[in-house]
Amino acid sequence: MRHEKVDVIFQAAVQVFAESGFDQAKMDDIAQAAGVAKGTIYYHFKSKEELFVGLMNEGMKRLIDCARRSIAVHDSPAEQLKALLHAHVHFFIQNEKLAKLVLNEAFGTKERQQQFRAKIREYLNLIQEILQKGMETGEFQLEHPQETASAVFGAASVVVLQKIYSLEQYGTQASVEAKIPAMIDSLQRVFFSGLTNHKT
Amino acid sequence: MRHEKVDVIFQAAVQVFAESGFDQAKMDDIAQAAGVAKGTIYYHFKSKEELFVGLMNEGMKRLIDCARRSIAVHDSPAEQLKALLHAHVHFFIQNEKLAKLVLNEAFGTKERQQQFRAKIREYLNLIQEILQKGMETGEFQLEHPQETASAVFGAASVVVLQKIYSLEQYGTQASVEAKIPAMIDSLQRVFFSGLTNHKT
Amino acid sequence: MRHEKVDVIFQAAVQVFAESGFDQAKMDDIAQAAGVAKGTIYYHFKSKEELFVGLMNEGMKRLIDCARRSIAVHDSPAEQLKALLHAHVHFFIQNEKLAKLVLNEAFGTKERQQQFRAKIREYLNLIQEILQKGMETGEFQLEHPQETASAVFGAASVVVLQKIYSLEQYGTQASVEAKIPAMIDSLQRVFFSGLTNHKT
Amino acid sequence: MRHEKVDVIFQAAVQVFAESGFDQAKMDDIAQAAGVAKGTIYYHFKSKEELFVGLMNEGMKRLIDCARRSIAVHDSPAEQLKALLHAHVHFFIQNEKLAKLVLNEAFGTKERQQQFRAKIREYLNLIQEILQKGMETGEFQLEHPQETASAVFGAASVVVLQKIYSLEQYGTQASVEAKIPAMIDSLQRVFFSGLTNHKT
DNA sequence: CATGAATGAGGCTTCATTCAT
DNA sequence: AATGAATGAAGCCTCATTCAT
Repeated sequence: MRHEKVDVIFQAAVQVFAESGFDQAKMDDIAQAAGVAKGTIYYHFKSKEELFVGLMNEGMKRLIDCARRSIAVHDSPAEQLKALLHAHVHFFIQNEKLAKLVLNEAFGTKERQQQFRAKIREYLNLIQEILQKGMETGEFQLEHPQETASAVFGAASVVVLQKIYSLEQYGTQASVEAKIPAMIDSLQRVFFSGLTNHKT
Repeated sequence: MRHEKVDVIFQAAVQVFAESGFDQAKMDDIAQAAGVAKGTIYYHFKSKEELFVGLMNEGMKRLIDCARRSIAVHDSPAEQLKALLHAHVHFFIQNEKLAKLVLNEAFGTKERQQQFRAKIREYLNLIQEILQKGMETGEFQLEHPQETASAVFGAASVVVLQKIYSLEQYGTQASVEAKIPAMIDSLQRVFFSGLTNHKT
Repeated sequence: MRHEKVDVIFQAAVQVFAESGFDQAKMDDIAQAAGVAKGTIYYHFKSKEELFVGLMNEGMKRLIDCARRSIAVHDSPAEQLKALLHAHVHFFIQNEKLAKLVLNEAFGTKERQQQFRAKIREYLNLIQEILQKGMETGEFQLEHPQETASAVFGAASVVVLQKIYSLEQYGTQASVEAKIPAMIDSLQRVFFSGLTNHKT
Repeated sequence: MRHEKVDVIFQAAVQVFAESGFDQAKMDDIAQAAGVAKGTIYYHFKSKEELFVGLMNEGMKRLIDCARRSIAVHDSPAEQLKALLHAHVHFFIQNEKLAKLVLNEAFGTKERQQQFRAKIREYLNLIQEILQKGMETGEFQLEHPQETASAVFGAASVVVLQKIYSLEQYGTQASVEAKIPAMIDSLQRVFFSGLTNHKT
């Protein structure tokens, strides 16, 4: 079992990194949030960078595991994609801080950001595999699985984040949870039926 | 010319901000890239923050104008959405630096980031209007135009950015331009037909 | 006749120097207050330092002239000291900004401050001469004219300044002018009768 | 010892602030004078301003305590005023740096300077109380205790400071200490007997 | 004479990291 | 294992001064 303090620090670090971004996040704040001395962080992590990378690896691993589990219980690619969208939305909402990190800290040129994107690519591959299997079985009609996987990931992520920030801004007490059905519905409609009216 | 230096600084700032992110970007680097003294930047902009905000306002304004123009030449919402996706992809590729800023610097809690999102919301509203008009004309089948607008924006943005970083990483000389058709095609397929095979 | 702009700049500079102190005073502020461009100041004065020195010379010259004039109309040293106290209080109130400069900017180790004190010493000498003449005529009873001159200057200056700042702080509309009699009376009583009750 | 460094920094700061004034004083110089790294100062004090305020609070507290002690051993207001003048001169000479700060940095409009004057007012109140008690007992003849308190403070402070700078300027090795009797005598004569010859 | 855009040296402050306890 | 005082490199910003117009 990992050392108890490591977890405490992890918890605190996600909070602080998500609130302030990597650069603005201060080791002091993380230490205070974790209730440990600053030195203690350096006893367990070589540097701020390493702490961040550890954090993000852990988080992305959990996202990918979560996605895998939700996929595993279905056979058809269509059902799997549906389940993945469902899982993605729920995970991003239950792990709001991590979700913010994904959009905030994954698209730069720094080493840690490239590592972040490497993890994201793992996740994208997962999506891509579903799409490709669907192409093979004839369930899906598409020609560019890689680009489409990005579209799925981008759409699902931005829908949730945009909603979170939207509610935060208006200071409404309305919980994001109440909006889950609308978000999932929108995403599933888009990716399954498209927007145009096929009945005509 | 009155604002000769201001433009030079703007150009340099986009480069540096996009390469390093707001926090890592050094005013020294921007000055050097612009070929002016550091003080000159402060003669024209009150602070790093203001320079950034001016930059992103200008950039988002251009994106929104570009989108508006591409929409204006079409009547049906379906054609307009198609044109918007097309314009978005082209704009993000031609303004790669700004595109990176959107995903890097727009989703935090800082004041400047909220201003950034306010501008993005303007753009989202543009998309949402198209969707709503389509709902009224019966061309579009959807229930949550706001969420769906986020999905459109997220999908289109991430598809392009992911492609850009992907090519950068492998150091291939393959130009992003060559991938434009695949990206646009993927997006249009998703949002128009959806992924599932309706022929069945 | 001196150039018109020089006076305008002088006026503005006293204000700004008095409000902010030499170091915090910005040439920009002086220029704006004077309604001229910054370059114009440098056309007339070699540097901030020189502007300050010119200013203070001019101001101290006026104080000394004012004191001399008030002394000239009296013959006895006692009457002269009385007149000088009177003149000092009035001058400090009518030239509040200069008065502030005296206490703010005259007691440091910088070159300009030593020049300032040299001017003040001129003024102190004037006081000292009165005291010495009084010693000779037997009107005054004192042994250390130099130290006593400092006491006169210090008492008179601080009484006025302390009053000015006192009224400023409480934001009262009460004019300093209304307090002139009390201030002059206090000073004259101290230096003429002392505080102890001689009637006993 | 817990606050070892804080004291060292305090000592160094008084020196540097007194020599250069608040604005010209460089944190680098204070750090060097204290023999600590610049960061160490900021570990203990939030800013240059706070360091200064802490310093002057401490200094004025010591001056006021010193005055109180010298007063406490006497009963009659006259004896008390005499003792206070004596104590003031000695304190200003033994704490020359602080004395310079009083005249250099207490009479501006900045927040820190107003705090400084608030402390000075505490001291002035002490003087004023003596004067008022003397008025009640009939020992003192005066009508404006507040203005007179300013006169006492101003006279005593300027007498000492003027002497210090005077000796510094002529580079004489003559110690200020040798002039103490002359200064105290002048002040006591002024405030007790006044300057005019009452024998006539 | 007057202007004001441009400069760049210099200062305050921050904060990741270290290390003696 | 844990602490937190100390460090110093690095960055943002200010502003007196210059100079081409």
